[in-house]
Amino acid sequence: MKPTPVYQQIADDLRRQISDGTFPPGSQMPTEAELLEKYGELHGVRSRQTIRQGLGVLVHEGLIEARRPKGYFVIQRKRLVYRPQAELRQKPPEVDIFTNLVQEEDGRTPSQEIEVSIVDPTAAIRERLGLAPGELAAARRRVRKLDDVPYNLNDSYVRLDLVQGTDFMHPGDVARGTNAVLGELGHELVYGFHEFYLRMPMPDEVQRLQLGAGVPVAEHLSTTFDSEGNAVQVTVNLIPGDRHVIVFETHREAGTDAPRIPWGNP
Amino acid sequence: MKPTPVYQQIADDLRRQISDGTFPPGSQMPTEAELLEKYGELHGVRSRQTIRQGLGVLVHEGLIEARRPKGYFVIQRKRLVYRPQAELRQKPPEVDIFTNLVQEEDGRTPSQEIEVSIVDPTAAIRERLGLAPGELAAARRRVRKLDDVPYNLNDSYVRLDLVQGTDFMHPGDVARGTNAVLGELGHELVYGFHEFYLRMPMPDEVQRLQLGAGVPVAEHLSTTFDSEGNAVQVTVNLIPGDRHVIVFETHREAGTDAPRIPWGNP
DNA sequence: CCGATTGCATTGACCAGACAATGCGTTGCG
DNA sequence: CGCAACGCATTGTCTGGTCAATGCAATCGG
Repeated sequence: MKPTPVYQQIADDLRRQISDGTFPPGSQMPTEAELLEKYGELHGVRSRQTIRQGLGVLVHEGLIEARRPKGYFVIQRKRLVYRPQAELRQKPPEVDIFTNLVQEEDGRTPSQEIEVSIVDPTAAIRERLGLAPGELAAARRRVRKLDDVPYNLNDSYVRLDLVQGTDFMHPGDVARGTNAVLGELGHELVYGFHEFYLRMPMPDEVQRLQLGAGVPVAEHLSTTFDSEGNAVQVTVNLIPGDRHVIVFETHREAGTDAPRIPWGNP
Repeated sequence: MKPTPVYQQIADDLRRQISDGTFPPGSQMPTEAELLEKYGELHGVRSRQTIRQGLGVLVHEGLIEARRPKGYFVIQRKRLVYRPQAELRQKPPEVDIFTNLVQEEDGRTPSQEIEVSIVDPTAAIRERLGLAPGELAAARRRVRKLDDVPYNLNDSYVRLDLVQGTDFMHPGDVARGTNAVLGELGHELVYGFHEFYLRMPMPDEVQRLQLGAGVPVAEHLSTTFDSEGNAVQVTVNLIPGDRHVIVFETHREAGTDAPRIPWGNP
């Protein structure tokens, strides 16, 4: 039987105290010096590095954060509802997947920055759009924010010749929605295929989304098809795990209305 | 402008070399000693701890792992398809959400360990099942494995008096499926509500699922309702992010058949 | 030949410091 | 008063070690 390292014991001890309410969300943890004194008596710890290693475990688990020079604090953040099924619903056009979820929050002002460009798509995009190597795509990149903190990234790709010169390329809000624009072009979106890949963020994503340590992301690839079965649009959403709960519903028969969540988080 | 710490520069440098193919998936990284020599010349690093700190960043990102005493290796693991929509499909009963996804893999043998018990459910379960505090539930806990490595956890909860004495409580495979059992009891499942919470795993989950460092999990809460709108069953799935891609589809009209994925990972 | 032992390279854990960076509160000056 | 300068508690980075644990390979004994 191998003994668990001291720094793990410290992490486990502190984690337990967080989950049992000794350190409620938002409260301050003891400082490194205080912990050194405490665990020095309990486990004979003598180096601050060992305490830091233990705290580091919890930081990487996304449970606490260091606010220099105040100390360590227990994290809690409210999650917004991310509802991928809203995209294909025949609802008022202004209710897109983002404004839809923001509606459920009061007192917070949503905003988005839109940037349109022509790109040589990555292999993943190309595969899903059925493009040949070298064929170009129109990219519509959005950063969606709430009270100026970024909530997710949303990059849509469409075959270039399909939308060249249309409102899709307009760098700003399109009142009737870009999906309506695609509909006017004869490509009404009727089927969506969704993939979620879970992973830790890359450093540039950490910066763009202002992510804390230990926050995983979901890369949501949404491929939408027209009635003839052609892949029309691929959307890459990057969803910070600590700010969202992903929700959808399944029916045995045809669907009816959008559900609400009457429950809190687990 | 603040200078980036040396250990971050090392992590960034190694990360770039991983993503540009200098260190392909599965290959071995230079050892700590080699890196110390290299970055000693480049950045004047003199302590092994600093090298370890840099490597630690990549370990926590789930990009590399340490295999003592061989060295550090670049990670890649194949992802299975996790298809929450399969649960309510009227298909051959043996095709449940897990055997369904395993079908798509050849040469791997699935197995599951089932354990049935009577529990006082947590607040989250209670809320979703609409139980009063103190009311008990039947729990059917499964660990699903592939070639003896755990692939996910699956715990189903049903109000106890609903299934007391039925096949639901049978600790082993139920050939026709437990959902069929619930159907025979007059509670055919017609509507499912799905929530996904992304986070880093707790240490006990790390052990049960044999997770490496830097692997996030999705907690998938599936609440299923009968035709009268009663919540019948809550299932808590714990899905390791590195072993799955979560997939589902949306239709503008009523659905038809299950889709396949012709694409690789991004 | 074969199995047990030993050696060795590598990572894991920990120590005992040093100095830098940060942001908040206080102090003191005009 | 208003504001700049300073002090101070706290975390961040890095040094330069020591000893332990691990698993593989080479060696040795029968």
